[in-house]
Amino acid sequence: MSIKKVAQLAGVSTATVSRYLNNPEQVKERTRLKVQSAIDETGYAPNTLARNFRRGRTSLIVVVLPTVGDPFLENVMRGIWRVADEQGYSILIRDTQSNSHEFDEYTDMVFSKQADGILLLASISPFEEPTGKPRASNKVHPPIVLGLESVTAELNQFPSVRVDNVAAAADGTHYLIQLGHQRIGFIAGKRNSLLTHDREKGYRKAMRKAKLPVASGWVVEGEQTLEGARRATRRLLSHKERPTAIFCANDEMALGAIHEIKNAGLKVPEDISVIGFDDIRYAEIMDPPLTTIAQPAEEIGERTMRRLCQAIEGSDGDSEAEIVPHKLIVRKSTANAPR
Amino acid sequence: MSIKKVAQLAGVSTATVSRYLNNPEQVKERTRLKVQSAIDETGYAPNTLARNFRRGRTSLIVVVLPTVGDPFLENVMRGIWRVADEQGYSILIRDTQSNSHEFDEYTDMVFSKQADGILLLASISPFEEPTGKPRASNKVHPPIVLGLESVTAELNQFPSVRVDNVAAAADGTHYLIQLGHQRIGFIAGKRNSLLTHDREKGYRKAMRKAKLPVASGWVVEGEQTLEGARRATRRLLSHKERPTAIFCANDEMALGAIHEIKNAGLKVPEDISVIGFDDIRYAEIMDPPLTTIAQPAEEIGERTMRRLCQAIEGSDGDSEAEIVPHKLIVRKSTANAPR
DNA sequence: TTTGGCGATGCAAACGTTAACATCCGTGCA
DNA sequence: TGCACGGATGTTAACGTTTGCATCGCCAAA
Repeated sequence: MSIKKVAQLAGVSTATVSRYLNNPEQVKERTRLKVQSAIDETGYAPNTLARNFRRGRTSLIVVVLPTVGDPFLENVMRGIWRVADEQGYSILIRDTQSNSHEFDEYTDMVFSKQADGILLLASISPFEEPTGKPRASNKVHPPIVLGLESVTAELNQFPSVRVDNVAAAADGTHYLIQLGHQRIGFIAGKRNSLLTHDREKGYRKAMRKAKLPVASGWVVEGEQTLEGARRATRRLLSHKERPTAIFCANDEMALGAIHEIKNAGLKVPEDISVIGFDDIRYAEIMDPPLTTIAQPAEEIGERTMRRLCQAIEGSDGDSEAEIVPHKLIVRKSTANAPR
Repeated sequence: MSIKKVAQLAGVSTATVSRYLNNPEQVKERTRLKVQSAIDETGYAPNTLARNFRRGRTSLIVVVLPTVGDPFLENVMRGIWRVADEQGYSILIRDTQSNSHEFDEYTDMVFSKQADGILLLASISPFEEPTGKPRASNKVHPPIVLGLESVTAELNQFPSVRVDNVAAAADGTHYLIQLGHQRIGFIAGKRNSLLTHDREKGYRKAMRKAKLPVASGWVVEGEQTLEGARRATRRLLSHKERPTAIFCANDEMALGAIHEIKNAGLKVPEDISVIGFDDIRYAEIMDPPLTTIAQPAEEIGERTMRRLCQAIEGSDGDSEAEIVPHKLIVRKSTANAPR
């Protein structure tokens, strides 16, 4: 049952069994055999709980994300897992259900030793400054790495890995403008998401640069779901100056938008061009295949996880944001503006 | 830092602090205040590792699934999470990357106290019987509940929650037959998945009952991905007796199939009807919207988790399989057979 | 033969918490 | 006034592992 029984049975001390388990090369061949057979006989399995307790680490990483089942995040997770396996961490997934939670809610998981580090792939509640209790000033910064999301001033002390959302969205918008579109709408996510906020910023920037107006009502906020995008699209379609192109803050919403446009009896891209963001796997099997901006999802996952490992080991490297490249993928959901 | 410091600062014993933390009602108002202010002052956070170790439980549940990012599993997870939160469990996700692993690999996580229980939503490697080491005969059955997947004889000692895959697939096939289809193909998942195996069984059963032949080459095995389904569909389309309808073992593959059929210049459902399984959220925004068989995903998640909690608490209820109802959702990807 | 050194192993403390048991004190009742 | 009872709190062992230090024995060099 416990290491003691094994030790007793093998006629050695608990220390030796422990060493056999963790540093086999430290124990002599003859002893190794004895210990192993005692282990076999008892069916002993080391108590991870006790081990972790003793070592003061959990070997657990919390990954905070808006929702599992997001086809884009699946790819990010793949990268995370690769590194986690390699480094001996297990992954605890925390689904925020697209709500933004308090930052402390997650950091506490580290302070209370529920996890060794945090990978934040979701947006968090904005700090409300004048809170009653002091913001845990007596605690050091826990190991946290931010991925995907853009970052508020409060958080930029942590390492982060992401694409340049502003530039990427500007690229996408610019592409639409090149196609001759002048009335371009934007479907944003909820306001609390910095990520979609940055993409909106990029969209506005490109419009401004091209000296195109952004009519009020062209930027609509939707929940980041198919249904949310459909509602948003309906609003856009009934606008008195209906856009000829729609930029969606992510592919999920783009799929919803296309569906709704077709439902309204319009054609994509002949009547309205649609462009998404993320390049999820469903993008290319859509009808029409979705033009979108790809992020190197797996790479982002891998890099965030690597930096987290560094942060945990205390090798507090630079906390500069790592920017990875995005890429416009042109498919069939965009075309020249109708005349 | 530790409970001792807090106790010292508050002028009470560690036991009192512990009681305050776990059963506040046991400690007098006056003491409570003292303790709380000591906690505030020190910024103390209970060490979960130590607590779990002492209590002998991890408060962790492993959910084993083929892949995160599966839109269907997302709904199942939602149900799981609801119960987990309610019962104070955290969820450790284990992604098998669609490989089937050894059963022991998971049960060991319980024996080594990495988790309190296991929710198995993926298929596992078939037992190879004559293994060298005795199959842990000295260990009791760990708390495991099976969800979604059909179950081998070796595993039916564990509780499980699922739809009747055979009957459901038979229903779907029957519906196609009713529409006048006689040549019906079936795209299965990999052979190691019992789930798709059962669905195939249901398909064959319905065909047999209708006295329709299943030509060799009408049942094709694909990886359970869009690309896998596309390959499988190509094989089906080039069959000398091309099916007029295709039953896909899940929606993901059905989406791939529809895409490939359209690529080949054929129309869904005019030339070929397609039916899926699961009713993922993308099913209804497909073009055409996908006819499919819905499973009560969230309910399945909730029920599996509840049974797991029971199993952990040792109230070893009946280990009968719970069968939840499926439902045929008719959309536009199916139509009368072409004449 | 003695001695120094080293590899292998044993001993025992420590990690932070909980909980069984002991103790203390006040209150109500006989 | 004494006693019993119960609520509040204290004392302490225990959970299973790791690890610093001590010990033991063996071999090589002097």
